[in-house]
Amino acid sequence: MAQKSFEDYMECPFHLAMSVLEGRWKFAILYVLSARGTLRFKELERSVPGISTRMLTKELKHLESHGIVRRVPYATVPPKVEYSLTDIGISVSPVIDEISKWGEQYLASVDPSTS
Amino acid sequence: MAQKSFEDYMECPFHLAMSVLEGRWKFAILYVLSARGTLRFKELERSVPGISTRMLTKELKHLESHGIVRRVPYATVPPKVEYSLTDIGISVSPVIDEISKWGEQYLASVDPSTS
DNA sequence: GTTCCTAGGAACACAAAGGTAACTATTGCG
DNA sequence: CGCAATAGTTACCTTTGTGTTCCTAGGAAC
Repeated sequence: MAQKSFEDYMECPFHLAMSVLEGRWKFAILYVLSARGTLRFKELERSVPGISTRMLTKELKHLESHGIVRRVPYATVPPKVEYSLTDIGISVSPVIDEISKWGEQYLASVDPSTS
Repeated sequence: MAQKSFEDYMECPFHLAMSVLEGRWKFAILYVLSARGTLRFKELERSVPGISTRMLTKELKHLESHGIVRRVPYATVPPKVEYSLTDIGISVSPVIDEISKWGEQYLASVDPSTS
C-alpha cells in the first residue's frame, strides 16, 4: 500500500481531517483543551486518563506541527509550558461536541434506563 | 494501566463514544456506509481505500457487535452479505459531517487558495 | 473442463504504537 | 543538605495492529 500524500487527501475533506486527527489520543487531548482552555504539560498529563508522558509529547508535537495546538514555553524554573488551541484547533470543537452527543445516544440505546 | 470497563466510560459520553469508534478504519467504514447506504462486503472493501480483507472483517464484526452495523447474509452462491447502518449507526452521521466540515476548514487554513 | 467470483477464516510475520524507567537542570522548601 | 517539582528526552521492551498468503463452495461464463 503506497503512502498517501497530502494531495491525495485534499480531494476528500473527511480523509484529510482523519489523516490529521487519527490516533488513540488526539481527540482526547483536543477534548480537554477544548473544555478547559490553556493547560500546562503536567495538567494535560493528569487530565488525559491513561496517557504516558511520551505519548503526550508526541501527540502535542504532532498537533503543534499541524497548527492545531499552540505551545508557549516560559524560561522559568521549574519549566512551564502552556498549551492551548489555535483558531483552527478551536474549530474542532463541533466535532468533539457531536462525538459527545452521540456517546449519550449510544448509552441510551445500550442502557435505556439512563435516558 | 488497568483495563477500563464499560462502567468507567459511562461517566463520560465522549470517552464512551471514542471507546467504540476508535481505530484506524471505523470512521472510514461508517463514512462510506453513511454516504452510500447498503453495501456488500467486496463493495465496502473497494470503497475504503487501503483496507485489507482481514481488517474489514474485524472492524465490521466489532461494529456489528456494538449494534452499529447490520449484517444480512444470503445463502447464495457466490455468497452475498449486505452491510448497512442500524439506527444508532445512522446517528453517527452528524459526527462524520462535522469531521468533513472541519477538513474543509483545515484545508482552507493550510492552503487559502482553495477557499 | 477450467477459471472466476464472493465472503470470509486461519496461520504467520513484521512494523508501528505504546509503556516503563532512568536522567537532566534549577529553584524552593524544610 | 536532601527532596520535590516541571517538561521533557532517550533507550529498551512489549503489545497491538496490520498485511500476506492460502483455503473453501458451487454456480456462471468461456
